[in-house]
Amino acid sequence: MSQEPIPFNQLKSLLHASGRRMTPQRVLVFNILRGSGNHLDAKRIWQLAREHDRRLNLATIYRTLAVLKEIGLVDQRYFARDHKREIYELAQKPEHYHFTCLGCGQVIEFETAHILQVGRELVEQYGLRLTNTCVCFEGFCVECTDEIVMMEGVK
Amino acid sequence: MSQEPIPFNQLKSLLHASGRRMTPQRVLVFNILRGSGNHLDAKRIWQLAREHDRRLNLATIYRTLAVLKEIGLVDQRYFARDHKREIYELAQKPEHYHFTCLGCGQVIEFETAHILQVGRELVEQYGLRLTNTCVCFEGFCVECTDEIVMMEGVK
DNA sequence: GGTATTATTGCGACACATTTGCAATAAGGA
DNA sequence: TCCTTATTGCAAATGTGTCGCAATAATACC
Ligand SMILES: [Mn+2]
Ligand SMILES: [Mn+2]
Ligand SMILES: [Zn+2]
Ligand SMILES: [Zn+2]
Repeated sequence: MSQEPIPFNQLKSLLHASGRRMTPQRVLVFNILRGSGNHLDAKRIWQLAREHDRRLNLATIYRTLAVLKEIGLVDQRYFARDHKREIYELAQKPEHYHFTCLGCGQVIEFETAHILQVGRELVEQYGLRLTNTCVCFEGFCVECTDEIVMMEGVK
Repeated sequence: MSQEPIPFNQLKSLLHASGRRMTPQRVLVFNILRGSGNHLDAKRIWQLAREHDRRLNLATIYRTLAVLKEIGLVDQRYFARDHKREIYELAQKPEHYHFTCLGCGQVIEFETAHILQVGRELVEQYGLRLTNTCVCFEGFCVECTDEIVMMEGVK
């Protein structure tokens, strides 16, 4: 009778199906990703998680994220700003890409068919098998561009 | 009488034009990038450079690469394999993108107009100003795919 | 060419995200 | 409930890139 799949059970079955165990830590991290909407790094997830479990260790966050990624519930990405930090988000949305504003830090998500098209061409022309694609843009959003223009004018 | 521009003088003038000095270290790093063809990380450049100057420090490599990037002679990229390592290459080729094989490690360069098209759409639709784009693909090349298929067959 | 100015270097220490070894803990199947 | 072993917490380790600073050396100027 339930209209939508219950992600909690989905988590459980995916874990068990891969010989893993369902732990409070994993449920917690998964729920944080589900609730918080968007784009968190490991440390931020850790901060949020510690509000529920003071004891939870950052290493566990990393290991949990790796598991959630492996069973396909979570996507790990790199954003433009600094490519040295891993960003995580729930793997539920349709294929999309990201732009990061260097001024205000906001991330804009967008869809486009062009990237998939590039992949298709790679497969055709080189016979490659793609397993992962990283695409990200950075620059300045409208507001931040305006702000910069204004400050230039003041000078 | 010389048919092609001499990059050495180009380096010198670009450095001086930006109030910088031409040092043996900078020439060395630039020449390594020119000679070695392709896609080196800082440590690799350092190893190659130390064959000419035992004393050269890794920090100098990083600082030099930052300078060469700033004056537009070198591009810094991130490749798929591990996205935390900065990769450098001469900024002479036409706009191109990269695929990394997870099997043999080879990097395949390719051109496509689709990425620029995505940028154009972003500018139009959101009024964004782009300053940087990171695009990279990973997967398996034909040879490595075949090899994997064979090993599967053996099992 | 000699000299003064100051950009650049070498070096060690630092920063920071992520990983790893290991003993203690706790899922979950029997 | 008990047993096996996956998982955790903790501390230490990695790995890449950065920084401060005193010593060095490239350049502008004479
Ligand atoms: Mn997203
Ligand atoms: Mn290239
Ligand atoms: Zn902005
Ligand atoms: Zn290959």
